[in-house]
Amino acid sequence: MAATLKDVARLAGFSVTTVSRALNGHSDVSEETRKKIMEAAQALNYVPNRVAQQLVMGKSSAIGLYSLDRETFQNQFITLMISGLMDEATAHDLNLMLFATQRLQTAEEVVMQCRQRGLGGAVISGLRIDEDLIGHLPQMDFPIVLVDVPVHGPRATYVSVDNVLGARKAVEHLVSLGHRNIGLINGHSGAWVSHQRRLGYEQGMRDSGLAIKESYIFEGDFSKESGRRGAQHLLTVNPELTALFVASDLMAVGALEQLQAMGRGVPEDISVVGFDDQDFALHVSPPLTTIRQDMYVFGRLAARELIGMINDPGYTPRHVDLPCTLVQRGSSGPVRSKEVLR
Amino acid sequence: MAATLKDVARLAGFSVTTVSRALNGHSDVSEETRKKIMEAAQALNYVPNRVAQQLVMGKSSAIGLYSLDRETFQNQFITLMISGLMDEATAHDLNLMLFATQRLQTAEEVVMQCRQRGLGGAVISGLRIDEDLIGHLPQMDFPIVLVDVPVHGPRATYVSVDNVLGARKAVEHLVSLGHRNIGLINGHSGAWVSHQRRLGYEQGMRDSGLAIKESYIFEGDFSKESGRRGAQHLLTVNPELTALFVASDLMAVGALEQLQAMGRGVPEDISVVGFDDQDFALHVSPPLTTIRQDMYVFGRLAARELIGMINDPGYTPRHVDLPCTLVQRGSSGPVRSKEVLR
DNA sequence: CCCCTCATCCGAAACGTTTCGGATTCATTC
DNA sequence: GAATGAATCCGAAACGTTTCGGATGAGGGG
Repeated sequence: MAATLKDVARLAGFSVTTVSRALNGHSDVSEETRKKIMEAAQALNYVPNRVAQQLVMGKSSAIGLYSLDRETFQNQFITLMISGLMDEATAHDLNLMLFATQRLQTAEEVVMQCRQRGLGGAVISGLRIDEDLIGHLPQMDFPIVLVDVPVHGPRATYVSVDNVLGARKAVEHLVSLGHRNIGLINGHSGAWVSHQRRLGYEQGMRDSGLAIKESYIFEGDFSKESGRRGAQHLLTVNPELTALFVASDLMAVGALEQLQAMGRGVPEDISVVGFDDQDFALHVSPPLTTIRQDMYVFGRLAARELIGMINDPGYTPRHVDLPCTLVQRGSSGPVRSKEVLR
Repeated sequence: MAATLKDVARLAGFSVTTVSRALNGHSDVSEETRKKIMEAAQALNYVPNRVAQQLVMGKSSAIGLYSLDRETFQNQFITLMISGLMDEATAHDLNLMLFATQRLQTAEEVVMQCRQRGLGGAVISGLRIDEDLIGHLPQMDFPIVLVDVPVHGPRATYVSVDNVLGARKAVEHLVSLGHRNIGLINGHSGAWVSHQRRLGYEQGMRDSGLAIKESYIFEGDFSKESGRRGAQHLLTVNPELTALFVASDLMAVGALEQLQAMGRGVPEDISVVGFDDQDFALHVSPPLTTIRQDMYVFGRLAARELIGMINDPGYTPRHVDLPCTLVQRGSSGPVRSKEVLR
């Protein structure tokens, strides 16, 4: 069906070799024949078969993304990241191939699956820090970029926002509004970001001269329901709380609903700050003050590091913590005056 | 790096041909040598190179998905569909390759891009009905499945939910709650689903013996802001309205906010029904009554039809309208008694 | 007139598979 | 004992590219 190099060669009256060299811009072909060959290729609607190219050149023509079956609540997270990955990959003439992180495979299996398909490298998202796959990845000599899980190696790196800074910003924001008694609803400990966000919370509290009480901290699991439980628990045990930093928007929405069900007004009685800036953060009432991470540039950066490793065997991948910003909306406000005066 | 057939052949002491046939389960190889060959393959950690396989067999090893840059508000829509596509593709030993529907290309370009990469077919989502690409697609002799745009051909079909039915269900639900004056905030006319949903709205009204007034219908563009404008406009012009059917959840949230800003209680003063059941529908207040489409099975069905065409040249693709269901939540309620009595 | 250089072209091998057609062996059948 | 047939195996071609190493011919310098 599709025209091949041989067809172009026949039509143009040259050898396959010359046609290939002409089309690839090599120097040892005269301008005149190059023109003829170009025309023939045009006429036949020729496009090189990437499969054949890949086989002979050994150069990969795509990168892989492992994602999309756990943490399904992070829909928007993934979508935007994919957009970033795709834009960056396309700019380097690479395609994007998707895989489900189903039952977690071993590092060897992942790498083999990629190699088999001619992929140059892969981005892996949605891993828990306790999966032993992670330890084996760096020494696989295959370009890998992890999402939100720290890893270091000559052919491996990771991308993440500066979660510590983000959490600190959240606390500082609340402190600047006069809050002193600030609780934390965290994600589960299987996620690396949970540790970071807790660290940031603690730093923020300490830097503001506030004590860190263990009873102010609740460990949820990123689900809306756990946010609800967290709010219920924290406010029952510590009625003096006037603000909550919640380590994900979804949990924050749960907390919001629970607080309102408990008759606590947000933000009059209690302020809430989330994390992520998922789209629904804007749609709940009150709209959620949150720490925004730009998943699009996140994706682009992941792809950039990956492609760096693929194209240059000597490339040493860097890790940069992406900035994240506070988006102030309706769920946070000044502490009630009586509280301040007290 | 990776072991090849030749390596296995050398280790096992047989020819490349025999090794290939042994590994592929052909009959003309004795059980004894098959076992030896298996062992050798195991020892070398051999996996067939799919690129080479693809080149020689001409069989595709992946399908394409065009999506993801327009209508970015449909995040969850796409994520779930991708999950469905991927599960179905994986079950048929196919991979999924992603493409951005950037500047809209011609049908020829799309097909060439796929052929060049050895894809067996493609799913295309996010097209407007007025793109002329659509008319050319059916005669391309390349398996294509469109999303939410009707198309028919020996190698082309489309998937969609039964939007007419969905809209009718929404109206019937509102009627069953006693509503008589029901407005419609529709999506833009570039989307096929908008026409269908309007059709369903009209059917539902007529079947309930209600008149269809042009002034009850507002054409938005699926954005939250347009939902807001729609609510503002419709209620200013028609103060007697007690219910709105809104053709997307995002617009419905806009409408919700606008209604509340106008001092109209939802659902006490006015009921709202959305469409899609995106995740945030559950998080807004009141939680949105909406028409749910199951995007996961949507994706699976799309893949199934596509793969049917790919694997069997004689396969005639079918179109089935997927069912959609009403999910009743807090944004719809019985019409106020004074209204009923009046 | 010969040798060298340069510009232009091409044959053939290679990438890692699958498969067609044939070759070999050995038992079976007439 | 030769022909038939089944059971095993293998060589070589093919898929569509790229590229190495050479081939050809023209022009220039000695």
